[in-house]
Amino acid sequence: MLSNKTKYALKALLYLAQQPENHISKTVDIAEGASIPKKFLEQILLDLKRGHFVSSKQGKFGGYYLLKSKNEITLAEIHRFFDGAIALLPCASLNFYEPCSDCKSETDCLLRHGLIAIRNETLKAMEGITIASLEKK
Amino acid sequence: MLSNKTKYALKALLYLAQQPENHISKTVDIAEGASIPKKFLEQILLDLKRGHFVSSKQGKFGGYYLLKSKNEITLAEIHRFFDGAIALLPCASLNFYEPCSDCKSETDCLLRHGLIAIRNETLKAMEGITIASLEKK
DNA sequence: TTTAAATTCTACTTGTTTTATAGAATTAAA
DNA sequence: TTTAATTCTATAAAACAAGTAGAATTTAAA
Repeated sequence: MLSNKTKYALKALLYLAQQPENHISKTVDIAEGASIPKKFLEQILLDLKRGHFVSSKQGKFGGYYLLKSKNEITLAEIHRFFDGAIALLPCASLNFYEPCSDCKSETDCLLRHGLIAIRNETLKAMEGITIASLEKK
Repeated sequence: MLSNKTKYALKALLYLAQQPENHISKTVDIAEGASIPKKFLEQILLDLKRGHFVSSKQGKFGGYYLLKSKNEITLAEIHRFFDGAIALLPCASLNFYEPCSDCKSETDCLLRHGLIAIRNETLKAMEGITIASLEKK
């Protein structure tokens, strides 16, 4: 399951994607437009900025705007950025690999192979979904 | 990601599946054989019993054994039983549906359609994996 | 230079979930 | 009656999620 943080991030990115070209959105407008608690959204936008998904202009008449193209921001990326691994266990993860502490032998692990298969399927699906593709539906 | 509880449940089921026909396994043997903390495993086995995945014999020489066929226990089922929804948000879930409290209109929600697509793919993959299929690899 | 309005930063709080552990009660075989 | 197993109920510690608070900084414009 997605955390609220990830859900809000996606909603905020969708909101930004739907603004006119070169428009700068104030946090309060995103919060109201996408129904996100404002102070929580502040943190999320800062995270998205550190992740180079959005950029901001400070001071009066400042706000946020998309930095990456909405065609290039995938659900897989946002999930990994906020919620971490897409795989069901760290030992089956590409980007967040960690061995299980209770695993006697990873190569003999009966669970891991199945989980890798699932990760492959889920990842393929999640990489196919972008902010732009969500917008068109 | 799977909780430890779900991971341990799967390991315990795999352990039981690999025992000879009609064999009864003591909790302590499952715990040692599958590297699961014994007291935690007790709870998990009770849960699995309540879910009719395993059954038990009480008293001396008692223990646990598979109730459902290992061909019929899927990863999807175990995930739902312990960790709940397979979908990324409750609004995209079949078995754990709930509307989002912050959603203005579910039919207009841009996020939901994409998440349903992902749930469908993940679910298909998870229903294809059984305890028996894990064993053979 | 001052003011207004925005982002940014740091810390804190609160509640929930996870991951167990402890110990007594119950059950059944020998 | 003893032994060895499951079963039940309660508790606890740690991590994580989901925000909240408030001050500092930045920028535009009057």
